[in-house]
Amino acid sequence: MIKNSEPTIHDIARVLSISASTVSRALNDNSRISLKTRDKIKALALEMGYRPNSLASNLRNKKSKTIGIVVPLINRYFFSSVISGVEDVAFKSGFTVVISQSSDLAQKEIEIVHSMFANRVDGLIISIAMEPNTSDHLKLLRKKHIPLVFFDRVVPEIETDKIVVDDFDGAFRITQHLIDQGYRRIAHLAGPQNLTSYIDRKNGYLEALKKNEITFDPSLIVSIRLTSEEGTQAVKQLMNLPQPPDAFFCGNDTTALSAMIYLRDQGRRIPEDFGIVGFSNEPFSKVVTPSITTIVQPGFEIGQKAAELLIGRIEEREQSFKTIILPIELIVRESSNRRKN
Amino acid sequence: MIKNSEPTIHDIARVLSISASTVSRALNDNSRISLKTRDKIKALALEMGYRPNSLASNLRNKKSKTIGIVVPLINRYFFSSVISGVEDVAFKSGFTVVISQSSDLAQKEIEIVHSMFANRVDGLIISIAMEPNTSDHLKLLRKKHIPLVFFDRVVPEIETDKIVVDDFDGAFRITQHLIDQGYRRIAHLAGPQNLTSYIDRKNGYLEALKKNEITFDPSLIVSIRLTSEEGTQAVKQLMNLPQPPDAFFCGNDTTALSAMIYLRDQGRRIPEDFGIVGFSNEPFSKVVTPSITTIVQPGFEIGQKAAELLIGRIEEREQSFKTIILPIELIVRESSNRRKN
DNA sequence: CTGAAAGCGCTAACAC
DNA sequence: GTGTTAGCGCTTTCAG
Repeated sequence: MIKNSEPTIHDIARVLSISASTVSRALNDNSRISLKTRDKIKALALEMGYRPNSLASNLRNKKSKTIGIVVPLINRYFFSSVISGVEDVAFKSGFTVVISQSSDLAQKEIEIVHSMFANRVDGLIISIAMEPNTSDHLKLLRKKHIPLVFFDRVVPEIETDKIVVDDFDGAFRITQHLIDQGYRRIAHLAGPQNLTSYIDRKNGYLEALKKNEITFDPSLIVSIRLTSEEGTQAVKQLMNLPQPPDAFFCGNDTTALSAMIYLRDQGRRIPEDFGIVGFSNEPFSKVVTPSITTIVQPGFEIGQKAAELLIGRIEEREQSFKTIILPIELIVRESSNRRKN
Repeated sequence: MIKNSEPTIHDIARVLSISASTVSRALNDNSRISLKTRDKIKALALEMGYRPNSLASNLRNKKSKTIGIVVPLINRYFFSSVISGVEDVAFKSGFTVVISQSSDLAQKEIEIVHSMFANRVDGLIISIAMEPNTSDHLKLLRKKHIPLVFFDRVVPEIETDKIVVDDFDGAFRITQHLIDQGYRRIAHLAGPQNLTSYIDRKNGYLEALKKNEITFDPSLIVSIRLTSEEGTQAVKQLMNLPQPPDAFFCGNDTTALSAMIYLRDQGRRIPEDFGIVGFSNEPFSKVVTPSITTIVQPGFEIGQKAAELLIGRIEEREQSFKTIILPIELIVRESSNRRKN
């Protein structure tokens, strides 16, 4: 038989013929214990290879020092960057990060949130799934006073902290950029219109058209799930219009890439004949040929901010709910820069 | 004052005037409880909004139903894909995934492992940091009989489960491919030689040269950290050699991209004058121009396999340690395909 | 400055 | 089929 069991504070108390409470206090640097005994206890703890059992202490303290993060897809650059940012500040603050992905499925998201709740996360950071959904599972958290931070894809009617980028402004500026480059029939591959960020992007686009007195043609907007397949499909369809567009404002970089490849393979010249712009600044958008004009969403910083906000809330430092709107940045690249400015 | 406390099994026991153990058993579908009472209890639990406290049950059961995963960098496509695969099977098996990144730093890796241990993860999946390190922290886990699975970057001297791809074979085949395309002075941007996967890649390269009776020129191998900056630097240096190479086998896709961009900007023709190949099949390698020949490392599958193995071990189903070597796949693209076959 | 005792919420051996 | 009891390992009042 292996002596498998970990030493506990009782074991070390027994060796020193003192009480477990003294050991507990010493290990937690309670000033009521003399420095001498504190040192003695710590030395022995080290020697015995003692490791505090956080399950026990968390149970007792009714907190887990754990925060959850749920994203649609872990291996999407934007989301993995956010996770990376969350991990960065969580680790420094002594929090553990548990992670899960909804795969953009409503049902899975609900299960995840319930499971994280059962596991007593101290707070949750989430970007909601694309699939339309009630938000009862999230309202439950609010009701139980578990801090909740939305990022990127938020639920407007839930009052809590939110970190978003200025989608409207991003869309406005990138559309304005296309107009400045002389494009006039600008199509928009819009994302699902149950998500506010995609609504905002569409509205920014419309606003730019309006401001420049370009009449808006509804047939130039297609709302899709923004996968590369649907992107290609949409571009094909738009190109078959009696009056095809001369530029494409794509809801993300993935569909911008689809558009670029499709048009390039058709022998179209980019940016001379067709302008293409995306959204998010995925790593590939910089290195493809032609490189793709896009809007930067600073994932790592979003993750850091979200974690800071959440931990502040958990530790009850923060006051009222805030919505942080991070400024975006337009990066002009080859795919739309036909005036070379 | 808010009635903040969650209902417990005692609360629901009190309402029904039964004992807590009966409630516990009913909720866990213990067959010793009559179906009638089971249903009654479950109905009330639902009504009261009862959620089991897994901290308590885990403490009692001396297990956490949690597995840890530590990677060098979360927002690298390969690693986030692995994480995604781990999450996929863990969630289905009712396990929670906690995540952390070492940022390739030895010290941080040690801290992470200790912290995960303190949090009583049931098992750990890890790809070790680039920075050279003792592996005492990992040996500790083995000593405590906490299941451990290595993937990609392993510690050879620790006996445990390992999932790797066949780096040697991948390097051999991709080098052979360059030779088949008529390249003869093939340089190699090697990774840090304290990691077995990079050693294997170098050896596969050497073996291919040898088999084709190409004399090996040590000045054509540079060992770097495989960042894009160091990649550019290395290519520059190699091009300044009295006899520069005519092809580059880069240790990863990032450096292959650096090489490609550097040579392209110098007006060199790829693949006509210079062949370039990478390793890992990062998403960008397919879409850049010219697209980059590379070796597929199936991240998602690696993650799934790692989690299956780990969970099997946790549940004591598995027998002896195994090392799974996943086959790699060569994808020939434009950057090396000058004979168009 | 230290100890005794109770309890966080759940489970399981043992009794009936 | 159900209840009693003890305890997982830690923290914290209350006493001294």
